[in-house]
Amino acid sequence: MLDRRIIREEPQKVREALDKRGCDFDLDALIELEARRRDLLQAVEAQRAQRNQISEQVAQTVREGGDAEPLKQRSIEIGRQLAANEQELAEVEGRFDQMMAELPNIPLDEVPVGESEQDNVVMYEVGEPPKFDYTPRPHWEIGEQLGILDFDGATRMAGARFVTDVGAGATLERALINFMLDTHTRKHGYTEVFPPYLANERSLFGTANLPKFEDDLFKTTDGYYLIPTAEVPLTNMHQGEILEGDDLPIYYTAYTACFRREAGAAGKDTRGMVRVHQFHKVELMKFVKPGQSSEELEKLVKDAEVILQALELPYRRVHLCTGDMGFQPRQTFDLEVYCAGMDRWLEISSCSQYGDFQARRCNTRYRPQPQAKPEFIHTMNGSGVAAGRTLLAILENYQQEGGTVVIPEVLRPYMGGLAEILPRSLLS
RNA sequence: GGAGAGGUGGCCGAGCGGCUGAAGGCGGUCGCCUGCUAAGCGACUAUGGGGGUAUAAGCCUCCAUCGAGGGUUCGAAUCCCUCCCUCUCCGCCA
Repeated sequence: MLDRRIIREEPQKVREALDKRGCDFDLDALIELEARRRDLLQAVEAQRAQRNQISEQVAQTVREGGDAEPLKQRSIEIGRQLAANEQELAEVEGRFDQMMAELPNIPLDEVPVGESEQDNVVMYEVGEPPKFDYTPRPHWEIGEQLGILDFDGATRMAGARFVTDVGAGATLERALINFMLDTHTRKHGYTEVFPPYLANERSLFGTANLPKFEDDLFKTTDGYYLIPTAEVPLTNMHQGEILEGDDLPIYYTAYTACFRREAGAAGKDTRGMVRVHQFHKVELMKFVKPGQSSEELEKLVKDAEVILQALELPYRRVHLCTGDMGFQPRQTFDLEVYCAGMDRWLEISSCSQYGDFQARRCNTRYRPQPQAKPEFIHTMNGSGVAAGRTLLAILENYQQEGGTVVIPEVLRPYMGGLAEILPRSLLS
């Protein structure tokens, strides 16, 4: 959510941002609503002031034993007009708030301007795609043959777009999660959090998943939402709080399952575990002072990169353009891992800074100095990284011609020393 | 699921129809006192929004806010209704 003042004071800034995003939004209607809101507010406040004054006179008259009846009648009359104005104000305000809630963030100046994915800027590549003497196979073939990914079983248990890790596959994903959490907590200074997987409406509003993206979410019959990412609980950790400047920056990391309906993705990535309704991810999240945002985001991206480097997975870093960026961020960097079997770059981490866009919605503030006025903090987050897609990338890049998969060195201690996943047939 | 208690400023806590945006305390800021520290004394110390004034800091003024929403009333922190949350006890349970 942007500061509503910007609508009145710098509408051209908003218009420019919307243009850059290629976003269809009726800014003029919003500006008009804002003006109407202010007019009504002034009228309502003047009438309230008048009524308050009369009420005081009533009290005084009654105390002195006089007849307050005429005053009361006037007050009732004012109240009638007031009620009409108040009703219209509430309507206007409601529509205004709704539009504000659906107004996207303003991209930073350094974000490349573009229309689509095609215009994203690849900043650099790290590592070499592995070479094979044969045509490398996709992860679903490898996983099923090794008996470590069970798509059919998951379909029976739940439905389409689910996957189940079995045996060494389950251990591998658990190892990845532990390795990532250990790295971020012990080496990068993050505090580990194990949050609820359900969140209330308010929290999803805070991260701006609601009201605009309700279709992407699973909702329970009790009105809870399944979290689409740990960003939701983590960003709301300090909802409504005023933090002390000395406590910032705060770094959190969390492993959670993530649930997404993938409503708009029919027919896309239907093979394998690229796009599933439940996946597992280690998230990085920071609360920082306004001036620290870009610098801290840079460190956060590097913290995520460390994981891919340690696993020796080839990846590249992409600066998302204005047209491909999400609704909430003002800047996003994606990390894409190369997957030999599918021969494609796959998003494995998305790191975004939001400025005060989310903090405003969550009402999370801090005091720059002990007695100073509270200001909105800045938030940012990124995957550090998605465990399911990392597993997939390991299967595709570490596959051997005989159908086995070598375990990256750093994971072996987490897998009881296992160095290679063999087919079940070879185990027995 | 059943029964009860409660949600008031940065924190604790009073208030239970008008003089209460809110006593008192803690914490904090400034000043006085003081060889230093402590103690003592005094002043100030909620948030959001509108309007005016000012180059700005600020100042003046109005409105709203005592968990949220609605109602009663000339007037609500205070009375009524609905909802949310917290706590205690009982039941159930990984």
